[in-house]
Amino acid sequence: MIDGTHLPLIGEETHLRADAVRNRARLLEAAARLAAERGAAAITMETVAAEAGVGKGTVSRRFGDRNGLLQALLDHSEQRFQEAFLSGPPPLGPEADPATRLRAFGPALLHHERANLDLYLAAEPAAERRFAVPPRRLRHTHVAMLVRALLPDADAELLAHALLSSVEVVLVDHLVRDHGMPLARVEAGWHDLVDRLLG
Amino acid sequence: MIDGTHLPLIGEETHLRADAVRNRARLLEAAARLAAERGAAAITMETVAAEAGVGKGTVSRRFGDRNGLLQALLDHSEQRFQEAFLSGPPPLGPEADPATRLRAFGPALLHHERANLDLYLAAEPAAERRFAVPPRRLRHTHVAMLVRALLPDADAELLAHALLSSVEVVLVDHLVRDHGMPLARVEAGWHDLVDRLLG
DNA sequence: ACGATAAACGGGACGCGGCCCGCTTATCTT
DNA sequence: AAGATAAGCGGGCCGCGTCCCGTTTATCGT
Repeated sequence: MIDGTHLPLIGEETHLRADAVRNRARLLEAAARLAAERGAAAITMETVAAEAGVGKGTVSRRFGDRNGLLQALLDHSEQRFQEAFLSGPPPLGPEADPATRLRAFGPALLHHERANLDLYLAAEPAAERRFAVPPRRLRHTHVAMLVRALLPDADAELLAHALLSSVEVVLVDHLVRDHGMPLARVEAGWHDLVDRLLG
Repeated sequence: MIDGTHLPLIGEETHLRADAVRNRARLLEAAARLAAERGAAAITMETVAAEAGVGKGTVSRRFGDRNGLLQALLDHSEQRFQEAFLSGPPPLGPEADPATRLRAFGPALLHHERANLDLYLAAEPAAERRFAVPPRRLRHTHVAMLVRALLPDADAELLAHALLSSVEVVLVDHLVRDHGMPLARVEAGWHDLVDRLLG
């Protein structure tokens, strides 16, 4: 539970050989150095391997792919955040009432994300444009217009983003494919969400 | 407004030369054929170019990158969906009241997305794992637990996804970076969303 | 009609990510 | 201690996306 093994990541096998753990540490150190000096975008399989003095194959085997490496890098910060909301002090931790914890969780997550922003963004290349694309903008404008008409005192822009995010393609596909959730339940979820917001 | 020019996509210049428009059409046709026969994943710059009988450079210049090509492919279906909620019949179109339109919008978007699922997924490689990663699962479990305690009759799983999606890294970064939105407003948006849901 | 000009074309070059296989080396057993 | 065994290692290989530049060709003014 001390070093990055609190939850099994992909490719995190147990019983690593001594040279393997040594190389793993070297790779993480090299990647962190690269991220600090030249930004997380500078983290490439080849560069990290060279910086750590090992072969590319070693990176691939240990972390699976570039994403696995980035997630391993995020692990320390992630773990602290997890402890904060799982067993930390109020308002995040279990001593506060659920409503307080839920209210506090969002900002806490936001700050955690911004503290590791470049790493998160490096893990999702080409995600920058996801929202800038015309169809997306149009949908958002439309939903925001409806929200504005229905809830004049709400932050329609944000609420529209929240609504649209809840039926995001990748999310819904994950629910349907990986969890066997019927599409009808997702539709019902949308109706439920809208109805609760409209009071 | 007739063919793919209803909204300016990246690289959609006006006054294309005759051979350029011809090659553009050939490329889209080739890409559609490839997607139909071998799945959207088979759409590679090289293959599409070869199938259309042009050079790779032509694809790159016309559509910018692979994503641009995929979005151009989505354009037809996208346009029909847009017309449906902008000027179509109720409950989506402007003749219905806002609440009805908003309720209907989600399922409509869901069906549009599923009709073009492979294209959407091809545009976001490695997005499959976004939700399968341990930290994500843990956050979701936590939020769902809180939601379940606060709203026993709600679909806590879905509501938790909706809440988490509203503070997604990429979304927030887009708001902050591209729209200059202060982080404090995003935090206030979370509180507002939670409060509205809790009634 | 024809020449000037800019737009478009082709495909090679480059860098990166992921994979694989022949060699090396830590570990375990007796 | 030494050999057997499997885990680990290295770096070459391939496919893909993107960029670039020398060449071709449509377009437009005269």
